[in-house]
Amino acid sequence: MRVSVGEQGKVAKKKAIGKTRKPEREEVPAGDNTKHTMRDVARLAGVSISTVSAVINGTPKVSPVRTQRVYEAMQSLDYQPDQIARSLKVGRSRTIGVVVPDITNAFYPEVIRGIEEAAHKSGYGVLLCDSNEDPAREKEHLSTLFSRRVDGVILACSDTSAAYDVLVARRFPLVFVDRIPKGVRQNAVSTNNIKAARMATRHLIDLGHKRIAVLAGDLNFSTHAERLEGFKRAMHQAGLDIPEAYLRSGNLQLEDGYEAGLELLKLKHPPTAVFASNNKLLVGLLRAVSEMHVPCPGKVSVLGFDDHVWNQHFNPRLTSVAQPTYDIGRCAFEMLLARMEDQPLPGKQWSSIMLLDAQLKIRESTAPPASDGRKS
Amino acid sequence: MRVSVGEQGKVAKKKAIGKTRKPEREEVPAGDNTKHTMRDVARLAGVSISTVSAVINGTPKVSPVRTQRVYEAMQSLDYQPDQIARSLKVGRSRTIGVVVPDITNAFYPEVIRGIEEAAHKSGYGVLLCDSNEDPAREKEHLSTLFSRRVDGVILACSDTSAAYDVLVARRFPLVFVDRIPKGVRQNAVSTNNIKAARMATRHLIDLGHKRIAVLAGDLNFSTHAERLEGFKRAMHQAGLDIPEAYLRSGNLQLEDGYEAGLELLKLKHPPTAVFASNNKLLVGLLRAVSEMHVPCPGKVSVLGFDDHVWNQHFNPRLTSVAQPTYDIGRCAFEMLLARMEDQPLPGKQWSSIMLLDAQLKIRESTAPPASDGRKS
DNA sequence: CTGTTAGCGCATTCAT
DNA sequence: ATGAATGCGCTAACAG
Repeated sequence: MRVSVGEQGKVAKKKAIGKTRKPEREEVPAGDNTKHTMRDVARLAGVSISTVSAVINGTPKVSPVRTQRVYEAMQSLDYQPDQIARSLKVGRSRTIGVVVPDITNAFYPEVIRGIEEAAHKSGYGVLLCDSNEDPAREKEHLSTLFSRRVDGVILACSDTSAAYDVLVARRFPLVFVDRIPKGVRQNAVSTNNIKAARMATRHLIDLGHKRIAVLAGDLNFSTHAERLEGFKRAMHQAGLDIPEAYLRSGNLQLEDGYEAGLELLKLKHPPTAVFASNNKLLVGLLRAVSEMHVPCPGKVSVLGFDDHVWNQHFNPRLTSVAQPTYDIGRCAFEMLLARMEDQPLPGKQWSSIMLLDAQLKIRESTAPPASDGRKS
Repeated sequence: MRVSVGEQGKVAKKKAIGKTRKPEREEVPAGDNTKHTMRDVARLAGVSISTVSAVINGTPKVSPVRTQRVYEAMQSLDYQPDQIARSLKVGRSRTIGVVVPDITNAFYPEVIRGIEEAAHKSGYGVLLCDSNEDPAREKEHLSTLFSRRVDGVILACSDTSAAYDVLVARRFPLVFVDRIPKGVRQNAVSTNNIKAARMATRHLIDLGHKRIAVLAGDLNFSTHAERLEGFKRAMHQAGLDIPEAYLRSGNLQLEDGYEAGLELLKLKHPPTAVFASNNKLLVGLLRAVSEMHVPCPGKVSVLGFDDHVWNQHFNPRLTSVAQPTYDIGRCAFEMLLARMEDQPLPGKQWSSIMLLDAQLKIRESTAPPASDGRKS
């Protein structure tokens, strides 16, 4: 179809030279499974190639007649503009990269969902990368993303050591989600972890608890450090102190939560409530509680961070802090979009870290402490 | 900086067009925040542009000296090849599209993980799309993926009506995962649902159960239809029959599982075991069981499809069918890769549907029926 | 081996 | 309002 130049006469001048097509072309059936270009459309519509471009982009005004003809041609050829070529030309790919440490952690799919929906609404594609909690892999991903010429990146980093902005911030717009590297003071969106943890802890305190332990996670991550900070503030404000044995930090895997839980429960003065700083820790803790047959919330109240479907169907139903995961994703994309399109930043907030409020879902795993915990 | 070519005002000769290069650009300023092209590298290395291309692609042999020089130049300029340009030239983007119905459903992140890892290992990027269980959205995604010139697509469809292959199979290589549309007999990978369901059901039967109910889900989806089929076969083989009231199908949301569970448990002859065909149904069922204070597994055994972290920490720990999610993703990519690169198919298997075996994780939610359920 | 050159498909001045 | 021409950055013949 496309090789039959010369028919229309007008275009068949020197143009034939540019088209050094060899007649090796096997016969093509009806132009069905063929990929068509703007030229094909132009020819069929009897207009120039730039007119086609014009109607596609709506740029200059094109007469209704020709517009119509072009549309019909596109239709009949089932023409789809080649975004690759377009990207090369305009220098923007309308694609963003999203790199997360572990898509298997239920927290991330939800923020990805927020990103994805907002992105597609704005015509952006999402290139997904999983760093598997491995800084080296993350770096590699960042590099290939750059090579693929993404317009921007949303990153939930897997590395606690900084140097992020030095590394890539100037290569393309970058916004951090969830975990925010030290030193970063803008282009980031996360949960207001301090506030959330404080609220959660206060809930425990209001219930009458005085001996509250915390499974704090890895304090090298901003998220966990902040949650502990919020916890401490609430405790301090209530005049309660935190025995060293009640403060467990370090790693953040399920097993860590399990072991820490076991040790906590075996203390001569066990806590009457435990706050777990993320979902994995929480599950581990729950397992310890269940294994030691400690009634919950009867003997120990349990409160966790991250709220998933399971939490409300667990037995007992779990009180937990629900992060605004979807909104984190959405906001992150919007922040990135503003940078990518150089929009005037609508307010100071955009040039600083954006903190979203979490919600405390009070269910059955938290209750007033047993009598021995209530005295004083 | 690189646009300072306009010395000649007008292009003198057509012949000179290709030679618009001017050696005016000698000093390489801190080549830091600038994007460099192969030309910059070539100039710095003192070689031709195609030599640079050659060392990058390793295509023809380049003398070690020049190779070295090129590498140094690339290094010092921090040069990253522009994949967009490359894609346009070679006609392949080294990108695949992945569209899932709901990334929030824990099943998909795991298969995505399998896809992602295999893809990156082969140098492919993954464009993620979430159709939100909406056929229209899915279609739209397929269309933009085509426009973005992905080399292939892995699709977990959200539409039960067929016409998939007619629609897109010839536009680009396509592999189905999980849900397989009716009529598709190749380019698909999924769990061997019939076998898995049969095995699970047999486990219940072996335990001594005779009154087994099933929450079958939406039978328009191949996955659910097959699971029911497997269930039926096992029952039939054991000479057990399935009262109509024990077979619940239709929708597959959590609430459906909850309501069905309630009704089942309220029957004059309630089942002694229930098989839930997916994770949401299972959670709903569990909730009903817990709410009615029916001891599990004491009074009713529960077995589910899909195995997530939570399952093994639930109380009681859940017996469930673990699908080979990661492998499904990995295999799907490999199947797609074979098609994209036109590799000779290693065996008939590739040209048919690939079914992976699931694993039955026996835990605590299944046990022999109570005495009143054991008689005949 | 190495350099020159012609486009890939599209957006965009700049002439009409 | 419309069309011819130019090049985005790169690869692949084809020359030398």
